[in-house]
Amino acid sequence: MTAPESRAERKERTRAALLDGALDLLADRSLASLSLREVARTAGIVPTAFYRHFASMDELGVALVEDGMRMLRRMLREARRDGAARDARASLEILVRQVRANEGQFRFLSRERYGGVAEVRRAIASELRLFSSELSTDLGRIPALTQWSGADLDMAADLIVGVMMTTVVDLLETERRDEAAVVDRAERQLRLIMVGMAGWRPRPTEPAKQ
Amino acid sequence: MTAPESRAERKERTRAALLDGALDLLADRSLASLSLREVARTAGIVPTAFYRHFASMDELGVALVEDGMRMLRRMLREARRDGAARDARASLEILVRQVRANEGQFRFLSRERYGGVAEVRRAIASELRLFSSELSTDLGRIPALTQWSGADLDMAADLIVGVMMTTVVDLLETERRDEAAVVDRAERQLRLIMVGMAGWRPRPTEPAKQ
DNA sequence: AATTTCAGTGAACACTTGTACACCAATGAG
DNA sequence: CTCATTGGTGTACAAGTGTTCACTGAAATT
Repeated sequence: MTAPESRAERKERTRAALLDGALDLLADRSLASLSLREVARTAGIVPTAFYRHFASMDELGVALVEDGMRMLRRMLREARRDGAARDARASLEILVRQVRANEGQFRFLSRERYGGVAEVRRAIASELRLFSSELSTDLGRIPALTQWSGADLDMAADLIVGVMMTTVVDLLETERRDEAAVVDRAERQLRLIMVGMAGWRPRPTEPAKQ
Repeated sequence: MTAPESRAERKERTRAALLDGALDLLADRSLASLSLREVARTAGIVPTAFYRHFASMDELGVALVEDGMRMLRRMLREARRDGAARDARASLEILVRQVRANEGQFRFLSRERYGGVAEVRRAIASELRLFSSELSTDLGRIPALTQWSGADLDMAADLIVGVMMTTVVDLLETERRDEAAVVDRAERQLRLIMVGMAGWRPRPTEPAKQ
């Protein structure tokens, strides 16, 4: 029944148990309020054994961010493969599915994005910036937007990422039953932005800056 | 020199000292990681005296939210008085001034908006919803938008509030010297939204929903 | 002038916390 | 087979935590 695990496999298992346990505890609390002993307890090991895996709780936090970001990148790759970047509804559907499948991770990421440990915050911010700039170049490839300046593309990409992020947060505090309304609102917001982009005059020559 | 304070005045003073001290400590940490004793120490009172003012740290947190929201409402009143709701640049200038004058409070609010204590989160969320709905009715009064449905108005208001919030966060982690770029981007985002609103066809009769 | 009210004190409590240290036992390399 | 490696254990300690309780002294009330 129990497969004979190698030592490395065992270690990886309890490392995963630490991360999973931490994520569970983080469902309704912040990383800063989480104690090493608590995490060790949920993983079923003694406090001092924690150090065999992480030098501190902060380090565990960074590992959690990396896991979460791996997941996000997977999602982005899927969205691109489906060429869904242009279709708001399709992109949102991918987002919703991903959020529902990884509530803990999304909750952790949106919770720690602003509050808490500096290093964790930095890691999340830089990854989101990457997202935004990738979306920006994607936008630049759309025929109607080839005239746009880089700054304008970035600006629009930021706006879109912002809508996605608030949608994630809204989804997390909305029951599955009522999620249609949230998605609907997000879709309309994205469409509004697209309408705005269609009517945007690129590089409006600074009308009499005082 | 020292005015003879009444007992109530004294009490109010140390209450303020507790709130101020807490806000200082919260400059780079989250509410959840703040201890009662620590706050009492910075306010210059003994731990047990804390209970004369708040039943718990959570209660102090809620008081901090109330203070912050008072400040935000003042700002909103000012913005309305100046009739700046329509002019993106003017609204942003008011926002920037307010953020610079109350960095601690804005930092606290944006940090605790998602992370940490449930009751604090709720208080912030409900206040922001209020903001959004007020802006929604303001938008409804604009001649060009009288045809819009309530849902569409809400959606647009949410979008605008979202831009304002991310601008606040960006400002907080940007030095005064570089804040022009942040404001510029925000202004363009708001203008993009307005262009989108101008071209929006209200209640688009569900184009062949598959 | 006598008495009540109450913000602030200080000692004590039962915990929890992070980390150091010596130790075990089984895996895996020689 | 032998022995170093290493994930996990148990004990220990100093420091910090929230909360209790009986108290003080001055301001406010009577």
